[in-house]
Amino acid sequence: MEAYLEEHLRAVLADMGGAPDDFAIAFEKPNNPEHGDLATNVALKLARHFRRAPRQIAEEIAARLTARVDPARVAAVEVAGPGFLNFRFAEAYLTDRLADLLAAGEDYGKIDEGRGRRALVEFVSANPTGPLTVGHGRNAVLGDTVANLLEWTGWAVTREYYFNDAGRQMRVLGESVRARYRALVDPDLPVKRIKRGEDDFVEVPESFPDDGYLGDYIIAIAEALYAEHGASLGEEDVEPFKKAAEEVIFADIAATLRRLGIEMDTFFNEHTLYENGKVWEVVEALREKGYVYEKDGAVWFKTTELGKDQDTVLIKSSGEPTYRLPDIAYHVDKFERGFDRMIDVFGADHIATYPDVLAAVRLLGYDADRVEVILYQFVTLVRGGAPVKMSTRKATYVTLDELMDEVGEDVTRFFFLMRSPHTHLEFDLDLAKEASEKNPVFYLQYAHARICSILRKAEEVGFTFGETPDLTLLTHEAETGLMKTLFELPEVLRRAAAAKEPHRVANYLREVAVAFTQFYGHCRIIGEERALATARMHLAQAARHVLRNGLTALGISTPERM
RNA sequence: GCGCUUGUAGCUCAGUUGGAUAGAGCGUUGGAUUCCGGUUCCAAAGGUCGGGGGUUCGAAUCCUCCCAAGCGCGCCA
Repeated sequence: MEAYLEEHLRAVLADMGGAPDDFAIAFEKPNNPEHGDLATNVALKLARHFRRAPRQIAEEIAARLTARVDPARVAAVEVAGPGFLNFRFAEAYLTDRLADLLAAGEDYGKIDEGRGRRALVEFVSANPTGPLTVGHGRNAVLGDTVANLLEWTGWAVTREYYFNDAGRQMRVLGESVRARYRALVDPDLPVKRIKRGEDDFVEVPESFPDDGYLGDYIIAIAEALYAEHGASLGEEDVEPFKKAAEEVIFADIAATLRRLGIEMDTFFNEHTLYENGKVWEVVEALREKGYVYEKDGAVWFKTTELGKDQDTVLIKSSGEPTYRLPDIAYHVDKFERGFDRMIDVFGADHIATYPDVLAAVRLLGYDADRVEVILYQFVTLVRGGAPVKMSTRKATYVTLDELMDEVGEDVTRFFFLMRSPHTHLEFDLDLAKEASEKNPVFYLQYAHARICSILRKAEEVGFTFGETPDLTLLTHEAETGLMKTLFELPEVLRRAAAAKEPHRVANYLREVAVAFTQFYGHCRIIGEERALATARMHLAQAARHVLRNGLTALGISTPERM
C-alpha cells in the first residue's frame, strides 16, 4: 500500500512542478484512528520548496490524488491539522489482505529481505567455569531471538559460542577441583577459611586456590572423579581435573541452553587460533601497518592513534597474549568465513574492548561495519527488595536453571525480551515468582489458547474451515481494528530484526492480544448465522497465526490449552 | 578526570524517520458480566518527558551545557 501511494504521490508532485530530487516520502501509522490508516507529512516538508502554505499544498495534492487512486483500495484522502494527508483504506483492501494472511498461515510475517545472505550471531560465549547465571540469561535469550528474527527476515543464520579453555580462569578451576578431590582422598587434610562476603566465610581445603571457585558443583565433580578413580589420580597434574570439570560444566551449559530452546550450530575454541597461527598473523599484519611496537618486553597496539588515551597490550612480557589479540584474530576468522553480517552480543562491561577489535579489523582491510554489537545493560537481581551481588567464582549467584525452575522457561525468555537491551533490567525474583499468574506472557498465551478453544467449539457445532468465507461481512469496528493490527506483523518483525530489538515484537503482541479481546468482547461466533460465523472464525484463525508466529519468533511456546 | 548507556505516570517500562491530544502493564479508585475460557473487560485519577539553552512550521526524539544513576577506563577475561 505504501509503495502504491508513493508511486501516485510522486506522479502528483511531478504534475505540481516537481519535488527536490532527493525528496523522501515517509508514511506513518497515525496514533489516533480519526487520522485514518496512514498519514504523510509531505505537504509540510514541501512548504518551503513550493513557497506556499502547507495546508494549501495538501489540499491540492489531495484533490489530484483522489482523482488518480483506485477507490477499491483507497477510500479517502483527507487533509488535517497543519497539513497532514491522511489516507483511509477501502474495506475491500482489508479483506484482500486478510485472505493473504490466511493463505500464508504459519509463514505470515516472513520476508526475504536477507535472502541469499549469511549472518553469524555469536552469543553466550561464557567460559566453562560454572553454570550459566541470570546474567548470561539475558545474553543467551537476546542472541537466540535476534537470530530467530534474522531467520524470519530471510537470513541464513549461524549461532556460535566462543570459548577459551586454556587460560588462567580454567587453571584455577582445575586447581579448585583438585583441592576438593584431595580432601575426599584424605579427609584429615588441613582446612582454611575463605571470605566470601560480609561475615560470610567458607571452609575449604588448604590447597584450594584463594581465588578458587566455591560452588557446590566443584565438589560434585570431585566426588564423581573420586567415585570413578578412587585415589588413583596423579595429584600433581592439574590437567585431568580441569578436563573433567570442563566436560561436566559444558554438558550442564548445553542442557541449560537446550531447556531455553537454544541450539548452537558451532562452538569455537579460541585455541584453534593459536594452532593455525592466526593470532601471530594478526600481530604481523598490524606491525606492517605500523600500529604495533614493543616496549618493556610486551607488544603494544597503538590505540592512541585511534583516539584512545592509552595504548593497549597485545602480548604480555611473559609471551602470553591478552584476550584482545585472539578476539581480533577471531573476528578476522569470521570475515574469512564469508559472513555478510556478524553480530556480537555482550554485556556493558565489555564496552571498552570492542572498539579496539573493530579498529584492528578495519586496519587489516575488512569492512568493520559488518560487525554489529548488541550491548545490553546488566541485570540487577533483586531478592527481598535488596540487590544480590553475583560472582561465578564466589558462587553467590542464581543460576539460569534455578530461575527457570521458579518462573518457567517461557516467562524467563519473555522477561529478558520485553525490554530494550540497553536499559538496565531490574529482575525482582520475588516478584517474578509471585506475579507469574499475571505475567504478560501468560496473557498472550492465554489469548492464543482461547482462540484455539473457540475454534474447537465452533467446529463442534458444525462450522468449518472448508467453506470459503465471505470476508466482506467483517465490518464491525472491532473486526477492522483487529485486522489492521494483525497486518502489522511483517513490518514489526522487519523493524525488530533491523534494530536487533526483540522487545518491539513483545510489545506488539500485547496489542494484538488486546485487539483480539476487544473483538472477542463484541463479536460472537457461535450463535451467529452461518456466513458471518464462518467469516469470524477465519478472522480468529488469522489472529491465532499472528500470535503464534510472533511468539514462535520470540522462542515462546503457544499451548492450545492452558 | 575520560568514555559508553540510562533518566518519560506511585512502580516497571514503550514511544519507529522529528509530527497531530506523550502511551501500556502493575498498583489505586469505581464499574460490568445469565455469555465462544473470570488467567476477562470498561472507565477514572495519575506527567515540569531529569534541568537550562538552541535548531524549526513542529522536539520526549536532533545539537549544546548542567545534574543524577549504572558500567568501563589492568601486561584480568
